[in-house]
Formats: sequence, structure tokens, C-alpha cells
Amino acid sequence: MRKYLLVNIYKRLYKKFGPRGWWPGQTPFEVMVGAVLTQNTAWTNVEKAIRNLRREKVLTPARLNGIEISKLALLIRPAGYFNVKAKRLKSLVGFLFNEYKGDLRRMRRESIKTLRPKLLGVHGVGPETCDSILLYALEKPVFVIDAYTKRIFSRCGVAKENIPYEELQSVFMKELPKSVRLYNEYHALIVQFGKDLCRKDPKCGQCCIKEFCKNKKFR
DNA sequence: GGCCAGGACACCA
DNA sequence: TGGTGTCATGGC
Repeated sequence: MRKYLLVNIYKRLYKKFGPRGWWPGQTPFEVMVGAVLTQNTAWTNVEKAIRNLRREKVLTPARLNGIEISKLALLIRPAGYFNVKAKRLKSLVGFLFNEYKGDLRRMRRESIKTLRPKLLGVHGVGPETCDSILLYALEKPVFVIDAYTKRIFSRCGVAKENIPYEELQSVFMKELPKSVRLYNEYHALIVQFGKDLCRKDPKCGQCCIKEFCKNKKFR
């Protein structure tokens, strides 16, 4: 994939949708929790769960570490898969305490190279959740790939349909300048594009980035 | 009333 | 190692 293509797709998306203001979270820890809660779940449902956690004043590493898992599950119920996610949040917060004394600032000091594999080793943290945490909570320059990214960029022939996560990620990271702000905005814009214009129907002509970027200067 | 959402994991061949 | 089932709520 050519550099100018990815950069210009970004410019085009930005022009249409404007800044997305991601990630919608008040603190890095809240962003981290949101990354788990939003797994295969609409963000509106995640918001309800986060409101519950905030209302109960358990949206801190210490409080979440101390809360009973059954109570946690009840609070995050609106986000769906609540039993699964309660377990995953517990694993994640346990990891945060074991490795960084419950302090995200300590975690942030570690390099991506060593931190990413560690995070991926935590139960319930797959590649997308991991990279969302790295980028949006810890402000590390890591490009997040999600279902929309795969769908959109494979449909227009930019990538193979079943391209592995890391492979597609490296396409973006090799071709784009290493910038937290750019990665942040680009991923958010792709999600917006996917929601607005791209349907799961593979025949949908409107969904394709190529179609979207028909204008000569974006080819 | 069915489909889908900002995934990950367990299980099986 | 790749495919399939499971986890679940809420909006449209």
C-alpha cells in the first residue's frame, strides 16, 4: 500500500467527520476499563456500565481490585457478557497491581516492546483491547486494528480478507508517521466511517474506501 | 422479533 | 492452526 494513499484516506475521513475526540473516558484507568467493556459491544451499552461503576465509586484501580466479582458483574451488566467481562477486568486490574503496584503511570514508563506481550498475556486482553489500552490509555504510538478496519480495507482490495491482525497493523505503522495523535484519530475515523457508510453486506458499493475517495487527488 | 455492536477464549479435529 | 460455539445486553 502506498503511503500517500493511507495519508490521503485519513485526510478525506477527517474532512468529512472532523475530530472524533477519542477515547471518551475521564481518566486513563477508565479508558482501560472501557477497552474491555466494549468488546463486541455497542458503546452506548458500555456507557451505562461505566456510569454504574462511577456511581458506586469503584472506577479506580484500588476499588476495582477490592470489589467482589459478583458485584462487579452486576454493575457492568448493561455492557453484556457481564460474567466474562467481570473476570477479565479482575485479571487486568490484578496484573496492574502485580506488575505496577496499581499505578498506570508506572505502566506507562515501560516500552511498547516489553509491555505489549505482557498485556497480551493477561486473560481477556486480545490484540485490539491491548492496543486500545496502549494507544488511548497510555498514549503509546500503536495503531489499533478492529473489525471495521479489516472489513473496509480488505473490501477495497488494499489488504487480503483474512489478513492477520499484526500484518495489517504493520501496514499502517510502516506507512504512516509514528504519531499518537494520528493513530488515535485515524482509528476513530475508521470506526465512524464503518458505522456511517459501511454495512456488512459485501455488495455494498458505498462502503468502500475507494468509492469514498473517488476524487482524483485521493487516488 | 431478528440483527448487530469499537472481541476473546475454549474446545475440537 | 483453523473453524466453530459461547458469552448477553440494548438499540434499531
